[in-house]
Amino acid sequence: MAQNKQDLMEKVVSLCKRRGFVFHGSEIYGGLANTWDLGPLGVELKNNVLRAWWKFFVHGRRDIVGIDAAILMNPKVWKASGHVDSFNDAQIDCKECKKRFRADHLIEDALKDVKVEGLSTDDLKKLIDENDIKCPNCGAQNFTDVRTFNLLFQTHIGPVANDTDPIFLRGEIAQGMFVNFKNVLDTSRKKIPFGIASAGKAFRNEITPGNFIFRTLEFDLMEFEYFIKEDMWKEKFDYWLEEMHKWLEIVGINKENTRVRQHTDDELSHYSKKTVDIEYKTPFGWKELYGLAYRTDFDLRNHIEKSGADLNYFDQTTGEKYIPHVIEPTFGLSRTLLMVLLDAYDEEDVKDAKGSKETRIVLRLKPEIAPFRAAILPLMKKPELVEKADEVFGLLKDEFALDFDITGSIGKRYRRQDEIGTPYAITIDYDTLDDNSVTVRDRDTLKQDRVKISELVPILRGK
RNA sequence: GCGGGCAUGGUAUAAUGGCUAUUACCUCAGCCUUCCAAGCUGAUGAUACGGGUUCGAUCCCCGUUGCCCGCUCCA
Repeated sequence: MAQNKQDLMEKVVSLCKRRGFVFHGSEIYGGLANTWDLGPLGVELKNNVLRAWWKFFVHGRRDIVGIDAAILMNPKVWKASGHVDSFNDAQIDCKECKKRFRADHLIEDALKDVKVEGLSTDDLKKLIDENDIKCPNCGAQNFTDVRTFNLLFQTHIGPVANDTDPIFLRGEIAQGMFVNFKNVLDTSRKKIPFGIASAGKAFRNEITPGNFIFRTLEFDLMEFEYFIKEDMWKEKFDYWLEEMHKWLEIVGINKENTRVRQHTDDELSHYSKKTVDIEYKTPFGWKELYGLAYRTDFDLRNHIEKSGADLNYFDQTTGEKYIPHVIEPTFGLSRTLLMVLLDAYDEEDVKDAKGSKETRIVLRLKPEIAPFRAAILPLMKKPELVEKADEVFGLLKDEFALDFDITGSIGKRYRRQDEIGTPYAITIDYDTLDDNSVTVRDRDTLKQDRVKISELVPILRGK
């Protein structure tokens, strides 16, 4: 328990690399900034979190269905959604004090009634120069040119990057759900209120990524769009905030390390009328983990306008026809992995064989989330025990992800499993050969129970 | 992207303008061992990358890349 918050991050990062949760991307070529690869344990953790999320928000409900939309979309989608414009910040640096500003903010702060919307970078620079706007930080008037930074990654269809229109890697997965609204409505027989869920990669050309896998250029999101009638929005907003907190419990994030923070008007996204973040107390400060946004009918309305498609909803019972409004809970999946690991990391003082104190590292992951549900351990590396262990592996493998470890002393192998969060260890010894009983060792209580092989499945399934 | 700091096996560390670059842990193999990081023997594995100065560079210089801290942005 005793752990210094400052090293917690270091310890978790180190553990991730050491045990195969996360590797640095393209490592043998010197890496590529802010890309990370999930290792054998990381991918299990991620898949488990995703599965639990899907189970809770999709399978566990009658009003939400899932889709999996393409990452590449018609560029018109991103124009309609506002991302091409709003994800495009004009930036300027003070050459003297090296401070960076958003050019539009700089101008608006200095010149109260000047409208900067829609101006080109050259126009912005001209405005700053002509009005002799000074650096708010150091007072100098010595700026770089205005440069824009579009958060959307661009690529081209076809092998040659020529003058064809660029297409974008999706900056959020929401648009796939909006453009399929009608398809889903027509095929799933859902009635408002209902939701469409999706999970997958999104891409943002962030200026400053960092803090390990916390902020990266490509990242996994899980989110859903919940379609409602406008007058339901307050009630549904509160409802989903509550459900999001239930999810925290399911995935194993301690609520005491989280808080809810409402966005101020300034920081609201271009599409949102109200947004709250669920923030997590990381070693590097309170950081946004999940978001809940009331997107109004912004997206559907724009898609109706720009595409010409009829995305209205017709209520048969009342005869009303309207554009649905949307509540959108967003869950950073990559972030969740980090928070789950930070929350699960624990160190325990134990006495070793010689009686001296040492530290046991334990990841207290929930069994549903842990990379392995159990480890199969022959007590010693003897052919007859390994063979028997293999038999046990065969009996359990269809239902559970299992580790199989025959290297080192039994104590050492227990510790290895502790470190990667495996909730149960199943030890095969010579008695197993006679009576088919094994030792089941619990990660948290350290209790050892003697049980029959045939009783293992319900035990591993948990309470 | 800008400013500052840093870069030695998987992790943590030591040293040096010049023989085969320390040490510990980890990992692996063999022996031993029937339940919480035991022991013995052995093995793999590093000066981020590129260029320069030099007879000779891991060490000095330049560039690149990466990491950390701040700015801006965001799930």
